[in-house]
Amino acid sequence: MRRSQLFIKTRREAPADEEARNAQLLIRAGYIHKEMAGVYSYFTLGKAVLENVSTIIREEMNAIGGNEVLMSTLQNKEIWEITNRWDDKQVDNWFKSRLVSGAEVGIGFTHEEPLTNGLKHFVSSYKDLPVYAYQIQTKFRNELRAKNGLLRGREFLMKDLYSYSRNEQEHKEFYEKVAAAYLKIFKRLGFAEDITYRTFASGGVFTEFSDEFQILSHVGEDTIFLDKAKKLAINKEVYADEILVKLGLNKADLVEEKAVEVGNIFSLGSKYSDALGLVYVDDQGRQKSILMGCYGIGVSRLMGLIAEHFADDKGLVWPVNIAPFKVYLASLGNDPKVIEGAESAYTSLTRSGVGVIYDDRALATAGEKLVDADLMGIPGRIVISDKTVEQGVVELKLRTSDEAQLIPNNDLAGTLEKLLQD
RNA sequence: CGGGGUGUGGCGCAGCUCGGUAGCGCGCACCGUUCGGGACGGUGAGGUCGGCGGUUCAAAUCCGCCCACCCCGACCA
Repeated sequence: MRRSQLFIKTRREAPADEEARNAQLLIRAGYIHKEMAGVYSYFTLGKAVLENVSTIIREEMNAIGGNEVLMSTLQNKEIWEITNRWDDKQVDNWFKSRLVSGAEVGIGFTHEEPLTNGLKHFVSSYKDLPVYAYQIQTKFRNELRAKNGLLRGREFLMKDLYSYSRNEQEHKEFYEKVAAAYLKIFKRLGFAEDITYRTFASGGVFTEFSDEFQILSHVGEDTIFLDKAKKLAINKEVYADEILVKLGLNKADLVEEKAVEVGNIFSLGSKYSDALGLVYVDDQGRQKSILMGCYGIGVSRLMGLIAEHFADDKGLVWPVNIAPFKVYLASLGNDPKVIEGAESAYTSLTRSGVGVIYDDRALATAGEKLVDADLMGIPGRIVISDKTVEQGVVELKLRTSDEAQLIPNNDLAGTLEKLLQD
């Protein structure tokens, strides 16, 4: 994409109404726009990052048998009354509205009820199970207080997966598959394995514990106690001596850390399926309950955490596979030979399928272009100038390095890909 | 929801204590000089000071109510 066609403009200063570093940087670099507290829009670059994060999640969900769906945002009150989750006394973070007729509708904060209800049309026999369905969709939760930029909003992008299994064993197997897939996802998103912890947390009504996936970070809202050797952690909310004994954790081995909850998996038993009448008939003709699980990942929260986690004093630093573009191509000066060189590099990179943003702004100074490349956090930076044109090379610098190198013009894409690999 | 803070052109701020008809930087437009780390000079456009009400000859400035935003706490199946 040409920078001249990108409508956003970067800013020198952080907005006064954001304290969170992730929001400050994402706004300064033009990725997101704040609409109101806890509500953000995603402009071109931000949208691309969300897509890239989503793609990784989608690939791993598909790999374990997930069906991607897209559930409605507007919710029919009737099915939520059946499970007793419509009442504001039961669920206090609903956004609700009304049809012109006066009928109440909800704005979805999760989707167990509608999905379970919808599956009644397709599931009746043991042959129809198990079912794994997930979506990447905007959720709405009327939080008492939004904070921390993208880390806690009232509207946010979430991946939610729901499993429907025939028995406990089948459920447990899938549950563990999801747990493994989650660890894979966080690793692919660039988080080191030693800062990601599967964490015991309160389980709610159905099981004693649920599993949270926590990534260590000073901006975390959660406090966890972790056992580095065992790669396990326990959330402060359930931390107690008898629980430690039960989990086989030794108090002396635990370290207290702040962490961000990026995923959470729950066993739901048959509460919702039974209530909504989603059951199956086994091979003996007996009617059986279906066991459910739900598995969430905060997609936009992850984007915020990645921004926060990798940023340096010059701005954002995206891991290669989630950056909106692989390389920032900047032409310095308006010498026709430089323009020609930059245009040809742009064409050849684009043809090779390398995502490139080409800063072709004739009126921008060299400094502005270089500063923007850093602020936007694009992994690679290619500079075309008088000097490079003379030598028949281009200058390449990685965002994470201080040193530039000159590389030959031919096979630009190949060299670049190789360098970005490491 | 309790406590604290803030609200002045697109953005960041000063002015408010001691009322007297709005200022700086960035950005934007035009001209010229520049062009490897957010260039420089000149000219110019753009706000009626979060909203409503009150006090006063006069309100960004004083008083009241409301709204929004930020931080801490509570909360976050």
